[in-house]
Amino acid sequence: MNRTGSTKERILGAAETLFAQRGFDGASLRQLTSAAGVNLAAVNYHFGSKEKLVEQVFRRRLDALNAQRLAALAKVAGQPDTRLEDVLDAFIRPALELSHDDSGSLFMRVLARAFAEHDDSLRKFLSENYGHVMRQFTAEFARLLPRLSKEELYWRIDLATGALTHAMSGFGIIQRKSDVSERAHREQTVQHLIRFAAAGLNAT
Amino acid sequence: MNRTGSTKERILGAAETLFAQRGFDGASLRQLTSAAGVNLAAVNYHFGSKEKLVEQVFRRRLDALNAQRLAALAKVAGQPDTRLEDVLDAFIRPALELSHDDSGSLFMRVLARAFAEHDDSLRKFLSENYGHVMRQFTAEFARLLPRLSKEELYWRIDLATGALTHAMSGFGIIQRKSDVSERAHREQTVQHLIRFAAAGLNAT
DNA sequence: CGTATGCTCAAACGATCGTTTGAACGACAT
DNA sequence: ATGTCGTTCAAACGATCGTTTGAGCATACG
Repeated sequence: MNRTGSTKERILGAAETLFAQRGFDGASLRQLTSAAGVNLAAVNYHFGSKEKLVEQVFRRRLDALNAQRLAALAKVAGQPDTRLEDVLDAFIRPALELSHDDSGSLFMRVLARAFAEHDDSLRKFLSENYGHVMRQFTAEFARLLPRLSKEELYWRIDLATGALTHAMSGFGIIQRKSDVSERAHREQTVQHLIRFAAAGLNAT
Repeated sequence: MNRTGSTKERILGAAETLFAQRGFDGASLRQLTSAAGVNLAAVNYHFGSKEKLVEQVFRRRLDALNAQRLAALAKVAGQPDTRLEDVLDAFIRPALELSHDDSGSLFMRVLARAFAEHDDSLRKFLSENYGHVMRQFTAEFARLLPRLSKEELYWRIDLATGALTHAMSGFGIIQRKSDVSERAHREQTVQHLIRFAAAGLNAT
């Protein structure tokens, strides 16, 4: 039972953990408020409904994540000497760094769940609020891969996204070995992802 | 309301559709039995519980899918002139062909959901019953990619699996154009997947 | 004919869900 | 002191969930 921070923050923290562990439907407000150490009614008082709480859980992390992604992209976009790997780095690294602290790592699983759940209202929310990020990255990929048709490019970005989502959400079987530091392992993960995705995007 | 086939078959068919659309928890037995045109109690009578129904939904499709995968793999495994693309074809094509009819296509989404839900009992069931398939494919990949370390190989297979799962479950944005036949579109999809995954696995 | 057997049915069970209610509380301004 | 405002609280609401029950029905076998 967490007792630090405001009621809203405690709810958001507990929600992130429980949504990652049991899904949006699977985590009940009673489990959630109990873990946060707040009253059951606090969720509806502060957020209006469970669905709006879900949105806030996303917004809190995605605002930061996508701001970092766009900042990293801005440093390389349009530059004459930019490599494909640089753009992928701008896309991947912020997500991996978000996964650094424990709750951030859980959030990537929440995100993957959101994709899997196929919930239309949630997908609409994501598309409306963060679709422009994907569009900017797509434009830069198009610049660096001019020989690919539009359709071919969309296909490959889609497949690369699938690989990255899969890996970042911790579905993968790869675990950090005890003799590798957390920081070093994250760097290895980034390098594996970039190498794989760059090769796939670049395929003949 | 489906009225063809036995009660068990109607339940399995409706379950596959509804599980794909709303998830395992999201689809209630009342929706399910109503769609199947059977009585509510029929699920517990024929399957014992909702959880065992879920297992049967998986078993019905995965037995056929993995048999086809292993048969296709057997034709190329160990052969001196086998290419990486041939092994990927053996893995991908049966899944895509399963997706041909509508209910099969839905099943791939059920499968992706199962991964996302992180349900331990379900993952254990999948691992116990079908883990040997993945092991055989991994062994053949190892033969064709001898320069990769074990760790590197696992990483890349994991990433390739993520891309394939993502694409096959219909998360992708790519839709068949009206001027392309269903069969031709499936063949294009196979080719895109193979080219992308082969390049990723082969990355320097 | 009688009686098992396999199956279907409407109805109910207890549990849990998201949400709402109205009282109580503390801080602070009037 | 009195009133207001934001917040927390226990309790209850109606809905829906998976599961169980026991009667009813058909077919097959003695």
